Amino acid sequence: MVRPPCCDKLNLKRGLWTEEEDAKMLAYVSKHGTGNWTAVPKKAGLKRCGKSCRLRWTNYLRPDLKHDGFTPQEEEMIVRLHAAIGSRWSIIAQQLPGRTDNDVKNYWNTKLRKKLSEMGIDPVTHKPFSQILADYGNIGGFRKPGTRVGPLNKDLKSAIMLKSEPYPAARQGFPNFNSQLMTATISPQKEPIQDTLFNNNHTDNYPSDLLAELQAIKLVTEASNCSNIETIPPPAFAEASLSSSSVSYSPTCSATAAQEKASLDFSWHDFLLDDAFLPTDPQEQETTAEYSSKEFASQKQKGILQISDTDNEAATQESNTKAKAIECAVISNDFEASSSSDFAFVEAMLYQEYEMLLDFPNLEPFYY
DNA sequence: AAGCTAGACAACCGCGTTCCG
DNA sequence: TCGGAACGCGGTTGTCTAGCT
Repeated sequence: MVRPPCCDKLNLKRGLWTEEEDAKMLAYVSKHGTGNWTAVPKKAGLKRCGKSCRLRWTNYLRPDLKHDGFTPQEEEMIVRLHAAIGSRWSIIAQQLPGRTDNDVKNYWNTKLRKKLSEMGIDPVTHKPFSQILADYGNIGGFRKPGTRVGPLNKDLKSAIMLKSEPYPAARQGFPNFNSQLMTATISPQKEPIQDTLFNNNHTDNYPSDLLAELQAIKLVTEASNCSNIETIPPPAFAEASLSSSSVSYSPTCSATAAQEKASLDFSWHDFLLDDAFLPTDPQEQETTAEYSSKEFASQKQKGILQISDTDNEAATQESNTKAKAIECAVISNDFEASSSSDFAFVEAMLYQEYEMLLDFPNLEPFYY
């Protein structure tokens, strides 16, 4: 492992902090405050680098930090935000007073990720594993009969190893199973994430960059909802990737009666055995994409995508930049053809790997 | 009692961004 | 405008501890 040059040169201490060091840090910060961390260790009489001091302060010593366990509400918040924006831990932590990004990240990695896996949900995409498997098996219609299912992510694999039955935790009374978490993640959401986080009553509470993120999230999630009007997706899973171009949408769409009915009639058992997400009719998919991009452009012109907070020009600009990125993905021909060209590319990749694995049966597929 | 393992969490590392002279 | 220092972030590693064999 390569040590930072500063620590090597100055023979600075590393590793866990002692109580004495903590006391020195606290004494110094309470007297002088934070700022210029490179000067802090010297002034505080610590043989640490500034970076280490800053980390110790922000992650542990800060007086406003909570050191107790996460509440179910906090869990739910983390899951929802992770579904919406991915591993942007600092942004997620901002929504949880007294929690640091490190806290949230550690909690996710040690608890929540496992919990979701055990519930049959891929913690990366927040989709049921069965759907991912179905998607995988149906990409471009590619899969040779009788062949192995190729590379899967680690969480999916471990979940499959655990049990093929859907949501074993929920069905078998998993000891620490949290029903709220289940609701937040997999049930048909009565209150979609974009509504929960983005409505006017709440936006004041979010920093501008998060607002920008949320605006993009709103666009993407609405896109997901609207692109499946014929085959309603049971949960309104928020797409984690903002750069995803595999969605088509109309920003103004709202839940239809058909959607509501479908939600009520929804059965997880059926869903998990079903391949409901995949477009069945290529023409319909194309039409939807075309309509959506036009509709999007129209809405954009009307200024619907602008952030209402006129006091914050920077936020507006940033938001527009991000919204534009989404717009590009939606409007470009590449997007409209995503189902064919992207799949063709993926198909080619998968086939290459398939052939390679045939030639080298002992070779581990990537994704590990 | 000793060794092993997994879980929890603290700390580190590298890299991108921001700030400032 | 540029370059270096400082800062912030996300991923990864290290360490400690409890439970099990």
